[in-house]
Amino acid sequence: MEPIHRQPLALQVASRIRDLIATDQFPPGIPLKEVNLCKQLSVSRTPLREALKQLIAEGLVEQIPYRGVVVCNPDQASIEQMLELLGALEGFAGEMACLRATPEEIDAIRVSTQHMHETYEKDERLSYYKINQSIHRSIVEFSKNGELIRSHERLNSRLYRIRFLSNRRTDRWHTAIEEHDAILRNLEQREGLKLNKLLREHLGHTWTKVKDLYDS
Amino acid sequence: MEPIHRQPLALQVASRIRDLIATDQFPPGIPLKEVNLCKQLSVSRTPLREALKQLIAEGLVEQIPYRGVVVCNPDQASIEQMLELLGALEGFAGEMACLRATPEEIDAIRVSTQHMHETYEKDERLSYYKINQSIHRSIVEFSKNGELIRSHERLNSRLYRIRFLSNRRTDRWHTAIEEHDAILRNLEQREGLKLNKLLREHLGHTWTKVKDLYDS
DNA sequence: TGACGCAACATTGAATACAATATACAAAAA
DNA sequence: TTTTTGTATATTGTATTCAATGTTGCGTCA
Repeated sequence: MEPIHRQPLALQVASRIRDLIATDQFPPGIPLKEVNLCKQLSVSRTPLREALKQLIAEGLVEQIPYRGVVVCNPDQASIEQMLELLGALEGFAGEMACLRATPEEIDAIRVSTQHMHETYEKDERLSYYKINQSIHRSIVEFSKNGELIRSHERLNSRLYRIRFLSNRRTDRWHTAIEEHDAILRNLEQREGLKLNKLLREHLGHTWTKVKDLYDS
Repeated sequence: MEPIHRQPLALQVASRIRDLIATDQFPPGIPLKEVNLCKQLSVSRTPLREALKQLIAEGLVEQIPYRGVVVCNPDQASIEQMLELLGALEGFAGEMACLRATPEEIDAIRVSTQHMHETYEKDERLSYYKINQSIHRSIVEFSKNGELIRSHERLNSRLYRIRFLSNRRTDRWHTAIEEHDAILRNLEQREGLKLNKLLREHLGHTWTKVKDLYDS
């Protein structure tokens, strides 16, 4: 029988703060004062501090001794590096997915890609964004490598906010749409190396979009 | 000017426990009881628990609510996945290193490789192991991607113990030595794609060595 | 007027106390 | 004898308290 999964307070607090950062309710740069957060979340300092320790380890916030933790404000160089790494991870995952994905799993990507086309035509940016994310996540999962999946998940969550903001403002989706068609094709034909290259380039384009956002 | 880096107690505790796990003084499976560790390390429970939270995030230990944390005992499948990911990271790092490493940095690798040959001939396994590790770490650093460097560092530290054990028992180094020569050559000639492939294979061989250890 | 020093306050770091939960063992009932 | 259940004990989860450190602002002195 399925065991009950308990969530210690610290874990719950951590994921709550993660969400708050991802949705820009805790924007970069602002300090996370312990006592304030305690009151807002109705927990005591101990579990809160343990949650913050986790977020520090994840790289979402940084800590200066005796001066508290602040939400990280990655500069352009850091974001470029993160996207470069994300591209490497997704590219490799794609390569492995070509070896290990089942036909059913590839079918699911086909369906999602079709949905993405529809949201594109209806100009539904939020849906588009979510489907896009889910496709990428699925491809990584098809690599069947749990470590890879977790690493990707962590890094991706750190980029969630910035990618969301850039997606909202950029006005050229069509390249991304075309790339997704190519991604699907190469996955279907199990062209691992090509898919690897394609995904890395895809993330490279994300970087140019983010850069636009910063420069404007 | 270089700021002073302070070390909160929790960080010191974390790195101490990391070492204890890496050197097999805390072997996999044993539970880390909080009060015991407190006495042994002469700290109170709060910083210790914060340290443990970090190690949990790193994947070195795992926690079961109300039942404490135990040192992770990764099974063969997990180790294979970790090594596969490590290969992907190092391979990609090598590819980037071909683009970004300075001639001086490549010279350093050349010198280290030479040293490695010497330790091989003298049959100094510990030195060999350390030089080997430092070469891999250097290549990753030459990618000049901080995120990549940190990810690699974390994953590598989780594999430290198992690789160390397998290195001590395996009796065929020569393939590794030859591979390192090839790695050096391709780095010198900036053959990014070939170096990528080579490093991935190199880590694949590490897996076979580890597997030998498990099977025996 | 400006710089230095001191003191009060704010905030984090660490330790301890208390509560919740799990485990082990013994006693009782079937 | 076996199973169940209650209780004692150990261990973790959470809250609170105390200590250490950093910051701010005011007052004094050059």
